[in-house]
Amino acid sequence: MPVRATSSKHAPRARGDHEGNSLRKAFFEIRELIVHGRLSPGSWIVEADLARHLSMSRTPVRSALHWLQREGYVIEHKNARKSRMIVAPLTKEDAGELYSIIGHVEGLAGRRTAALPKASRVELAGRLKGFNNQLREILTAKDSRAAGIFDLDRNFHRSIIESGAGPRLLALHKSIEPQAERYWRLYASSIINDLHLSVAEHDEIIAAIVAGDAVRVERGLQANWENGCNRLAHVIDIFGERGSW
Amino acid sequence: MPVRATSSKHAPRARGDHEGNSLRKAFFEIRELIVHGRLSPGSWIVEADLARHLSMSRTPVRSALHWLQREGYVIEHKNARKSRMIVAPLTKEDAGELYSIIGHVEGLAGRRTAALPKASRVELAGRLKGFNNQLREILTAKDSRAAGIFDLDRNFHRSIIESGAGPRLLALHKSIEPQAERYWRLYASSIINDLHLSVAEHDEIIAAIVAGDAVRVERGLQANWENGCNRLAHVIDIFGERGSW
DNA sequence: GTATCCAAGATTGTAGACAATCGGTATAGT
DNA sequence: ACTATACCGATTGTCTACAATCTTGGATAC
Repeated sequence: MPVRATSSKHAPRARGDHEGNSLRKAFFEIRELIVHGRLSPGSWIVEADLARHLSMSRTPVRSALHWLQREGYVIEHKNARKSRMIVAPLTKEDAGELYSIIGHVEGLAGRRTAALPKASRVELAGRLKGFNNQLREILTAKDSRAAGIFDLDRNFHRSIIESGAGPRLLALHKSIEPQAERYWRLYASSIINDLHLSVAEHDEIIAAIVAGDAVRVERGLQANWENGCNRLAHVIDIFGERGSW
Repeated sequence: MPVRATSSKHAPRARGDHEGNSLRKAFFEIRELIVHGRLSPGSWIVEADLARHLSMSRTPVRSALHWLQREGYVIEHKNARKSRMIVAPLTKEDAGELYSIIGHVEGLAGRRTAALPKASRVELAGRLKGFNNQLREILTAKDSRAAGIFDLDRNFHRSIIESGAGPRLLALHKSIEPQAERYWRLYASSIINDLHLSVAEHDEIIAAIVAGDAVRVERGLQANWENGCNRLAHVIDIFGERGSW
């Protein structure tokens, strides 16, 4: 048996097929699956299945799962020495902590945004108003294209963070925010009904940014998340937690 | 050449040798190397070398490096499709952002600590006083057992966080705090000279905890980090940044 | 002497192989 | 029938192999 066959068993890839980074792909795709609820909370993850689904080997999938674990999307069910991974369950308590953290992270970034030169702040406020008005439209039209809501709200917040945060804070935000989104998506009803409250809170945040009032921006962002958390908690009380039993 | 020798090439391990988790070991050991400056900022990381050093294969080392990258200990020097990892450099700007983040994270946890029942707060304050008094001793004795200082300060802060933070916030703190420690260690002189300031700030924090005044605890923690950051910035101005060129 | 190209070495990214372990099921003993 | 044990499939943890790519050094041409 030839030790080294030139035409190898190692899946020779077409020339342009080398998609730089399987790991990154695995990370984002799996995260997407979790955030959108296709992998349900509490359910049980098998590396090989995911690898097949993504048509790659277990190696990058495995690394991606470790990332997801460190960021809290996936938790370790320890059994003696081996660890099994399960999709992190959705609990009221976890939501509370998560929203509190993201509120403070955004608050910190928002404070810096408020310190930007006036021109930048006004320009930013313009974009924010755009997002918020679209939300308002959906609201008044009673048109529940819920899909767009998530994107609009995310863009609203992300615009603020990107304006003010440095690379570290931005990375932190990017790693936390999708987890909040996960709660929204899976308890979507909480958003739709109380959307007008959030829209009003956004108006206040925009005003604070235009005014360049750091404390007010921070408070506004924190309040937006805190209130969102309360609204969410109410829904969780009704529909129950998912994935923890 | 036998394709499958029973006594395998796969490094048969002695019975008790199965050290649960190479990955975890790699992560913490490499982090230790970075935090303690044995891998200098800006220097260039070779997976195989580390694997040899830790006597394991590249696979767990590689995963560990990815964790470290996501947490900011290591950064990616992108070249087309391949990425080379380098130890994250120490810059004044990064320090500013880092300290600001950790100040807010601790502030958030401290706020919850202030809401604990009085008995717990008093018990905690007792422990904190213990740490702080030891710091004071080192200070008055002019005995520069610098080694102990890091541990004492870390224990001081960690005790507060562990009392108040939930699992998520705690994990976040644990991932950020060593990076602040890294700056201390590598610019150690900044700590020694201004230690008395930090000790005084700690006293204020303890008092606020005993009083159960959430806002004051938060402010005290944030101030401690912010002042520490200023002290550090001064040292960086003198000695220069490391690893960025 | 300098610039350019090519070959060899070094390094990373992914795959697949193997061993250890877990969980459950079938089987034997009482 | 009930418990204890031995096997078996499933799954994870780690290793080595190999391909793609990058870097470096030198040989060659000008």
